[in-house]
Amino acid sequence: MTTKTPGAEGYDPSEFPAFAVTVDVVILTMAEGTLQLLLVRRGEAPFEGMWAIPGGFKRPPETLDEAAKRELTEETGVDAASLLTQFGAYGDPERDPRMNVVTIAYLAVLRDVGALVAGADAAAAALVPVCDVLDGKIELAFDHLQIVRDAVERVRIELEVTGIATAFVGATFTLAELRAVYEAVWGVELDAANFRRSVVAENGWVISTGRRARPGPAGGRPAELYRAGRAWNHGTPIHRSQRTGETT
Amino acid sequence: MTTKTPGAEGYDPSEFPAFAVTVDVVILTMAEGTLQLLLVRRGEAPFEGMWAIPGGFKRPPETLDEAAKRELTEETGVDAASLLTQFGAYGDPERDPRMNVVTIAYLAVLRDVGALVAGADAAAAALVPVCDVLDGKIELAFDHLQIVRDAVERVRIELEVTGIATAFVGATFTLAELRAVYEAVWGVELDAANFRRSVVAENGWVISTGRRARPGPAGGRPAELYRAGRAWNHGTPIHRSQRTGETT
DNA sequence: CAAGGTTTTGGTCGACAAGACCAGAAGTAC
DNA sequence: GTACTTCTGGTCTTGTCGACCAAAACCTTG
Repeated sequence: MTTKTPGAEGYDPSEFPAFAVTVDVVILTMAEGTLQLLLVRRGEAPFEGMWAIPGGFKRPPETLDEAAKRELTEETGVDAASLLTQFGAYGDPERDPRMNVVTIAYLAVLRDVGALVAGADAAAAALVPVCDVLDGKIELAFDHLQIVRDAVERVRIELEVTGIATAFVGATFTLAELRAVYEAVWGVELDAANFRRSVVAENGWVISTGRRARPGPAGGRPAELYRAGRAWNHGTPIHRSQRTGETT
Repeated sequence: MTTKTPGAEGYDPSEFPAFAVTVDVVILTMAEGTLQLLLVRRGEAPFEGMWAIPGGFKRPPETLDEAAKRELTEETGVDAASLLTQFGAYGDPERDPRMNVVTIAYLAVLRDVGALVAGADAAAAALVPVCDVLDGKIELAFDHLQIVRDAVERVRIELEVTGIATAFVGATFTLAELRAVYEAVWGVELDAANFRRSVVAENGWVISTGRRARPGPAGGRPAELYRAGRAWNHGTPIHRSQRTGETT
């Protein structure tokens, strides 16, 4: 920060180089069984017309977290502070052709973004599968591909150590829905019976509301409805299989 | 980043607010059986005379990682790029009384910093136990206490998922030395026999050099000397006991 | 209504990992 | 030599995790 190396060469702090500081938010949600990402279409140069993740300049009187929260609200109307986690900073000199920009990247996990996106200008915002971005099928502006890559890796870890999984589902949910989150994010298949056992065993993780969900169009036994318990940040009962391939 | 919200109010990107961007490095090492932290004494206002973690301004032509590497080299003479990991950004408006400063924090894990510190100006740099800082016995400038807290939490996680433990010890080491790293960072006691089994079982984690270490002053059977294997980033065979208290 | 399909829920079993504990090996100090 | 320390290897118990099977509850179709 602002410490000066005792014997450093003359780099005068009063003549510090000026940077623009921005905040970018990777907004993830579950839709159609896959992990999806909210993108906006750029309306100005550079990278005009390309897809990008939403973001904007940090303003002097606000903290980084506040800036991220403001951007999220502006973009989606959602006011969800607890779901915002900072996961990286990006400051390559060439990342913005116009000037020196350092960006702080945040991860937001939401549910029901689909409706919000449909309500906004459809040409300017869209929900796309994350795999299409990671595979390069959809190109992003700036270094946003790298930012999205890091965000996905982060959410995989968060899923293992925090209770972020409930952020993907509704206020009440079936265990099948919750399991689908783990399966989509980690790209694995989990045994429904074992999953249930692990989750229910951990006391306070999920709380059974007496009610039952309506079965899907294919029928089947109706599932119990649960809501998130209080212990969602004491670690997860569900863990990635250790011998599952390298994430790289 | 530099995306503008489609319908946002008039915040002109060409008149972006200027920030100073700095890079701070939390340098950790093992000494005297405990986790220690490198601090420097500030020679100028604000917080003149107080302890702080080393850092400095990012320069326009370099990346954040390069800036952190440069600061680390300037401070310790060590050139160890692989051990530098970014773990957070801090941008509270009040964190620096002079101006708007956003800092990117890095974690560096080293061995043998003691000699380097002794060689440098002893009044300007010192190695102190991390617990003294966390307990508030040693006060730090700016929001550096929070940064150190986050760094320690980060190294605890890194220890579990990466092979960062070897960064604390020398090129060759005994399993007792390696075990001491886990014990000091996690604040637990591990059974020597079980630790050995877990580490050796994972193929390629540690490689036995034929040699043996010289026993300590108290005597005892000389330990085998190992060196780090190639598989240090595929995950760790050593894990924190799940039932061990909350880290908070 | 009966039959078949689908989904959830609960049970059992075996493999494996982790920790507690003990005993032997290999050195130093006296 | 004896005492002490430290490392190394063994056994045993416990608990977790995953695979697999069976029953329950609901739908749709004949």
